[in-house]
Amino acid sequence: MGEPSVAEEPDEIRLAAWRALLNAHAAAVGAIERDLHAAGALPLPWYDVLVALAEAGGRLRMHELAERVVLSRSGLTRLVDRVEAAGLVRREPSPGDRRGTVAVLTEAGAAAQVAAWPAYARGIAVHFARHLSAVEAEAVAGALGKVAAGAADDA
Amino acid sequence: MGEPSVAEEPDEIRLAAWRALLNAHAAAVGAIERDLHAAGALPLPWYDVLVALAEAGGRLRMHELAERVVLSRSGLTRLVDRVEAAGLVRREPSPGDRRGTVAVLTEAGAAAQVAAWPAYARGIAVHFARHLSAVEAEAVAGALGKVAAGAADDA
DNA sequence: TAAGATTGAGAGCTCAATCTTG
DNA sequence: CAAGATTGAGCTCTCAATCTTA
Repeated sequence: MGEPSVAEEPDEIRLAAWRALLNAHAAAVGAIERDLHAAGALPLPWYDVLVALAEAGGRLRMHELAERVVLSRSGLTRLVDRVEAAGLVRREPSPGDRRGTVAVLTEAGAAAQVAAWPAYARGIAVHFARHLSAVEAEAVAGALGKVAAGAADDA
Repeated sequence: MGEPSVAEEPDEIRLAAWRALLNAHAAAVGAIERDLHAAGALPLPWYDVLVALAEAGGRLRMHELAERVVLSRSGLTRLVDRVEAAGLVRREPSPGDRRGTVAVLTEAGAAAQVAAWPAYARGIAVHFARHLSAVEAEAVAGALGKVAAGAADDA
């Protein structure tokens, strides 16, 4: 016996949930990205950066942005490079800690975020939300929220 | 009015479900891939190919494999290139349709798939299944199953 | 010695074009 | 002309190493 261990192998229903997660994510994200690309809209990762900054009041240190955007630290550096080159974000030295950098949303960036939302919202509605009842949506949000929170722990 | 149209904008609870899906997927898949990489195991996409073939009885045409593996058609060509170079899969001309190619699981491939499962199962258990009750797992499987099926339709 | 961020190198993915066969 | 599969080019991601400051 020993530790409060985890079952080595997931049971059938949890395995079905795992497979459904992989399939639904691939199908929905893929379809939305194709739609956005075809419409010449901002790529999803760019939008993700802009929203995270907007929700944080317009400025965030790089490593905090990395957490919210769900990308690796090094991946974020380059993603912000591109978004910055497009003028939607600006980098500033972090006051008080000379190691740090803060990403700041520019006016153009805030405008781009607002302008991009409708197309993105439509994609979510068509490729995801449409298939869920309110009860199902609530169940998914609750259950997967715990998964995300749990994974953040062991990090 | 007109078409049986879809709401332009998802409501709050469905939007929360969407965000939870993105976060849970990124967290769980990322953690599992890091574990597998650290253990020197097969990458997830390779495993995905081997399982799909095993479940189909060992052989599948390229475009059928592409559907199950949840990767783009062109992405699959190269993925199979790599797995084939490792000797886990072999390509054969498709009998009856000279345009086609079938991917065939080799003995080494079948063995690799069996050997890889425990590590992968443990990752699913630790980073995903552990956080879900049986009821929650069933709800997630049902709801996201519909999303995946729906997206497959409009494709 | 650790934390914040960037960089270099290599691998993988996506789109669009191409080639072959139906 | 459509379907099956591959290829070429460009872009993005990841890991590991590096540099600077705490």
